[in-house]
Amino acid sequence: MDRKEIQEQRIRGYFIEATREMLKGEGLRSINVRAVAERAGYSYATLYNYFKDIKELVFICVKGFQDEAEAIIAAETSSAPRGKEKINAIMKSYIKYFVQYPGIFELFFVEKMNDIGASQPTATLIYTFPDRLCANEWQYCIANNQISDEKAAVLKEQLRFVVTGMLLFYMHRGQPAGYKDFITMTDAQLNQILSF
Amino acid sequence: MDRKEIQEQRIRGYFIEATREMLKGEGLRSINVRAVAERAGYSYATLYNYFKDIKELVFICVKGFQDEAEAIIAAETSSAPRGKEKINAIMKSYIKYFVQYPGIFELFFVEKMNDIGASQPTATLIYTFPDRLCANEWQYCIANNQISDEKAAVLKEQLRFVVTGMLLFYMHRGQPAGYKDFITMTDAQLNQILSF
DNA sequence: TTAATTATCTGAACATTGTTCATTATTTTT
DNA sequence: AAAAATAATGAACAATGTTCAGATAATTAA
Repeated sequence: MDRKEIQEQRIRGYFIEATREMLKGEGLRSINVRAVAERAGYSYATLYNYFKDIKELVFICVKGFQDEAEAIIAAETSSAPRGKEKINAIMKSYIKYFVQYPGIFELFFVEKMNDIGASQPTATLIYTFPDRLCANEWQYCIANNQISDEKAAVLKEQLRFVVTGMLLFYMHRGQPAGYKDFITMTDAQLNQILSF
Repeated sequence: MDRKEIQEQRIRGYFIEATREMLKGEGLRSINVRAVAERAGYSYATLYNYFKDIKELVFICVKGFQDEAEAIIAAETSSAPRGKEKINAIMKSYIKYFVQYPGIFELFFVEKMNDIGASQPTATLIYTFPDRLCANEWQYCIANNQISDEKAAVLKEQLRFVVTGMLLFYMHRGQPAGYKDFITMTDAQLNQILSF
């Protein structure tokens, strides 16, 4: 029946929304079956009628967060001039999003895939996220002969690794210690990579 | 009494050795109080007579692994020509070590500091590890006017971030999927960074 | 409308892991 | 050998994930 479908989706939505809020607020560590169910207004056991396990529920949020991040970044960088400058702006906005929501960063990059029940396609989705965000601008640079195809490929990867590495050290190891130092560093790194 | 000290250290050693073996073998996920104590030949409760908690025990291993990695890397790269080439060799050896022991990589870079009871000095120790390994060679390049002080500082950081980022994606997200592709990528990235 | 059927929800219960503590076993001292 | 100190241990509790039989609610059939 169709009605059944709708109602079921609705309840799944309550659990997903509860998980989203908790991930955004207190991060992955705060997630547990009882807390999520409580916030959704159900017993912990009910969760298992709608999701295979808690990992599935958590991972469903990844796609949603990615869409959200993409929208925010697009809005924030719409007026940046095309090419290098826009890549720079996009990556800064990208960094900002994850600094704002450390729980989402963990979920995307740190948490073991096994633990959140994600599959290879999802891993690829995450892996290529910065590339996709900047794809048009790299194309633009290549079309304008600012850089070769091959070099762009290497720099694209470099950007991905440097940004993820910086975020990882900042959020997990408290290095550098202050936000200002962190921003200074990201500036230096982005400029270095985009100085072709 | 002195004898007490020695005996106590000996027993601490048994627990530490058990933890080391498990970290190297099955990684952080396999570590739990009962398993470590079992392997050390004691009851789980005995562990608490020698260590504050399981985190302390795990973290004691970090310094040991760092010393071990440093020795292996030094041995493997002793014949590399000084400067860029040696930096390249050191970083490859560094990558190799962590690929061989994914549990140690996790411990160093991924696991939340809170979870392993480490303090800021330890974080810095880990953070600056690649820098320390390559310090002499960067000095060499600067002394020979191959690169400026300021640029070297940026590239040092870049190296650290790129290498950590690559390892993180490879080990946690299975990207790239094969070891050969991974090595090709590290080559391209190292060459790009060291092409000054 | 009411009884029967179906779908949904739930607490009890079990497993795993970290931790504490009173008791037991061992070693050292007298 | 007895007393005192030290070390080792299992019982027990807390937090968390998960399963399942039964309670509750909604839907359908009479």
